[in-house]
Amino acid sequence: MIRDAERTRRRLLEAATAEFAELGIAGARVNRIAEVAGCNKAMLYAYYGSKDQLFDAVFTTHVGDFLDRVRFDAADLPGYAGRLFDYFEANPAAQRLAVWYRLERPTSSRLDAVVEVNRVRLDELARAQSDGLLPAHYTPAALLALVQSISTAWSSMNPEYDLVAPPDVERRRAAVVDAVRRLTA
Amino acid sequence: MIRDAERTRRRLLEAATAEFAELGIAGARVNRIAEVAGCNKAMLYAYYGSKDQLFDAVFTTHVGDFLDRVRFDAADLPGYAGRLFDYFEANPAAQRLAVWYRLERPTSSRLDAVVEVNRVRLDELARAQSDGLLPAHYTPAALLALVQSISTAWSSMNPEYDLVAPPDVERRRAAVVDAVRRLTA
DNA sequence: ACCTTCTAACCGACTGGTTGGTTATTTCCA
DNA sequence: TGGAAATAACCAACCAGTCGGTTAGAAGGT
Repeated sequence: MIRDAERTRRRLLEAATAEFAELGIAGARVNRIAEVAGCNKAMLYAYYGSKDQLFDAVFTTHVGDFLDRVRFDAADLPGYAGRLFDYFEANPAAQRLAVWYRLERPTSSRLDAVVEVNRVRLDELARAQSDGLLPAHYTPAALLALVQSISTAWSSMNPEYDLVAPPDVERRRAAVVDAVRRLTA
Repeated sequence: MIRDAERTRRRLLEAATAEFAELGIAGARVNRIAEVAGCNKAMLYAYYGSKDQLFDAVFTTHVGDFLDRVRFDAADLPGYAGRLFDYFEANPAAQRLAVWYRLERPTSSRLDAVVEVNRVRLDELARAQSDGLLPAHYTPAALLALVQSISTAWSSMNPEYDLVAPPDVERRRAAVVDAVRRLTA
């Protein structure tokens, strides 16, 4: 096997993504991550420092990927909701990572990038409202929370839900887009 | 200290609720639970069998409490959304437990009580629709998911959100109720 | 083309401490 | 006095993290 530091780094990150998405920080096992990545555990510590820092590397990578791929448009919130729905439908691991992050890293220093994105989006929503592109019966903060939660409505349902209401992705997507359209009509 | 099996059981359940709500199943420590409950770890195993079974006891207890306290009304979904919002605002631990359950117990046997409640509510929504008490542009399954996610919109936001949009409980509650009203108008 | 030197990449084996879970024994009340 | 309640002490397995040492392969001189 030829030596390739970048490849080893990447394989560790991929293995860690799968492990953390499935089991969270407390449930993840560094031995398993190294084993799946096909390298020694010591490399994990050489490249990422600690289990927690490895999680942070995984998470910030996925935040970046999310911001690159899902365009925000304050003037077309139903469209944004649809893209959000599609992204999490295609990347269930990304959503699980976000939830683990919320549950298991409450006191950690917040990600400046996320704070900044929130701020920019609230500004865009306020501008769209004053430009008349968006009704003003909700505050920008409320709009952001509502759109985000509606877009992820089904993936945050209890696991028993699917037994009673079998999944129908297209119908769900339509309901999400339509709900946001009604709220911004 | 007088001996009281029921009291010990209860204190263990209370300590376990706090521990599991904060740290999840994998992060919880049985030693700490026993210590906080003020009793020996062996009592935990005598009464609840294992760490996982203790979590199940905690969770089913909270599901029962939730169903007792938050009345469902298919003909008044905005009212239900308000009560849901209030409940989780007053019991943040309950919501965290529900999220841990979803993340950490994916393959476990589903709770029959929850499956049954889902079924009953979908039936009630369908009946309210055919009785003309509720518009029919969303399926009962969509309504359930939308109302549930809107009611918990703020508590499922990323932790960075509050830095940019400082909490205002009354305003948030009003937005939740209003959003559900708009969707069911 | 060949040998030497140097370094980053890599690994097996280990450690101190912690984990969920058990058992032998004692304490207390009906 | 018998049985339930409670405990201290214990255990094997596992955990995150470390360390001394090995090796592939690039660099550089001749």
